[in-house]
Amino acid sequence: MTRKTTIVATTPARARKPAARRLPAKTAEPVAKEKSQPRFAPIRTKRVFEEICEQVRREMAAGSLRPGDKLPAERELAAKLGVSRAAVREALRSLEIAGVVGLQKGARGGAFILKGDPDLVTQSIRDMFHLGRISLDNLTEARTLVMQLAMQLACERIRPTTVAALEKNVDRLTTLPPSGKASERVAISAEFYRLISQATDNTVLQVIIEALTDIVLQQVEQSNIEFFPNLIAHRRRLVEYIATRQVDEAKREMTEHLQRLRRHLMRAERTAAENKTMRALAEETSQ
Amino acid sequence: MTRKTTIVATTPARARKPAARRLPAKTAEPVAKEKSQPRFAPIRTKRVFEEICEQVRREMAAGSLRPGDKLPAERELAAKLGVSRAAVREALRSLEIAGVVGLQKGARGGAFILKGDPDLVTQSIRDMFHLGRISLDNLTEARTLVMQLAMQLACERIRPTTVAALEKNVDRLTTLPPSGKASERVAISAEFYRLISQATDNTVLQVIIEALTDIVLQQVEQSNIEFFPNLIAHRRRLVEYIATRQVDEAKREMTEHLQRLRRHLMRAERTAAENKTMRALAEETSQ
DNA sequence: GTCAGTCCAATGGACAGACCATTGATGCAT
DNA sequence: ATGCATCAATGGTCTGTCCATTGGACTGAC
Repeated sequence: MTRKTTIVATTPARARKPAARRLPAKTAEPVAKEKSQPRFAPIRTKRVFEEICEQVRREMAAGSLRPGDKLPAERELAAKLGVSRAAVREALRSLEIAGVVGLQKGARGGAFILKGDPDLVTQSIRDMFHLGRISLDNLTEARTLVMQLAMQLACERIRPTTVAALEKNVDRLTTLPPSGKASERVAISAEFYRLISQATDNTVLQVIIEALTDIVLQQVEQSNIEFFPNLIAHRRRLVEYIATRQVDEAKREMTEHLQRLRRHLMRAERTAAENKTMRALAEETSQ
Repeated sequence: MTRKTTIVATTPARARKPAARRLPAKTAEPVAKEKSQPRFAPIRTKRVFEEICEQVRREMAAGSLRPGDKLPAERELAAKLGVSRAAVREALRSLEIAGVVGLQKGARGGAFILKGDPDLVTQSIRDMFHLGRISLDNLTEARTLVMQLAMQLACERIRPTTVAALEKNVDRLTTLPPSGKASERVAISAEFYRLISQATDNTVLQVIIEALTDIVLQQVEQSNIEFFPNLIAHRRRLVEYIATRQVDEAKREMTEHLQRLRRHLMRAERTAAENKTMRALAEETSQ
């Protein structure tokens, strides 16, 4: 096992200088109390696991840790770094949540470097949305705008196989019973936008589009929005415009649709808020 | 303290049914080549801390946990959920990394619900970039395109105070000695783009722009790129265009600049790769 | 009464040691 | 060879302990 990618490199003990502290005493560096200094440093005592994460990320950015590599075992890592296993576990947990490493049990198990997880962007934006930092209005607007970029690139870079996949996707929509579950329609739509994002041939845009689409479609699913009767016609036109590389028409078609959806969602949000207020009032009077 | 927001969890023993939920399995890479069986078990035994995270997120999405609320203390939570404190800690660590909760020490400390953390999007994309899932070419292209959107909105929505801030920012750039540290120039540039992103009045675009800008500027800083002699003139023109709401000129000015930067960075990446190859060859011959 | 200082309990941060379940390799018996 | 039992490595979890920090309660001097 080519163990050259250990966190601190060099096998025995961590004779390296950089992180040569933190071993005997936990007090770290109580630098405070310097009254005479005009410039107060933001002391910010770093937690142990954060430092471990940084080391991993450093080696990652430097290229010495690459996808597929395996980190030392938890116990070994803890010994090398001179920290407890719990601290190592919290660091690994953090990296795992970040999609940087994957943990596997059993013999020959361990922490393996992954390639990152696009879903994390989605999750982060979704959290901000649910916690009220991002408004539905901003979200749908951004999606409309970004999809304009996507149409631009897609028209330039679309390939026949992707066109075929798009057409097949629209066909699937037609075979769906109009009274079918919303979740199925939403899944097909998600696939549709995913195909378009892939056509842009730009992974960054793909990630962004997937995030915004996922969140918006989740709202669509929850808002009991009615099935757009002309959705299929819209999709067919869109695919046609892309296939024939009519950029302006494609942009316009997409924008009109997304703006219509945006208005629908905003209306649904308003009525939902009203219902909530109603319920709150009813609850109040009942007390 | 109105402790109504407890994590649910009927008192002891987590005899809860083993999950049931969990969408079509996520990471789930450990699945091996099941050739014969079309669909079988994506079961993936859930870990304790994951269930705790889900409970918190559920209450969050349902609105019963809102920013500012405080979760029970670690020990209390552990007792209520019938798990060890270590498991609770890992769950809180996970949520903290996700920017959902913040931990505070001391009396009256605890885990507080936050509003989400925009930096997480940056971190996720940065990880994917460093791990090779995103190319520098894609990154710079996406940034160029997204900034076009930003110029559009900024020209429509810019306010006098922001114009003033932008002008002040450019002034700061002029007062910087040309031989100054790259990190300072980069910091000022980051502020410049941050101001523009704020002018769009769309938090989603703000988050995206901040992420892409941070990552690209970090590359600029590391690539020892020379100071663009006409950078200041470019910035002044840009601010002027925005202030006078000349959308097309603003877009063009921004795009030209970013494309120039893009070519610079791509060149730097190539030479860096060559150097790396050279070093590798030298190392090889030395053995 | 007010203010300063002290003390204390609550809380997160970290550590140590242990046990269990899973997993893949190893070796033995067939 | 093949199949099965065993074993060691590893992550997952638990229990228990100690420390540093923090804010409030308490105390005492003025």
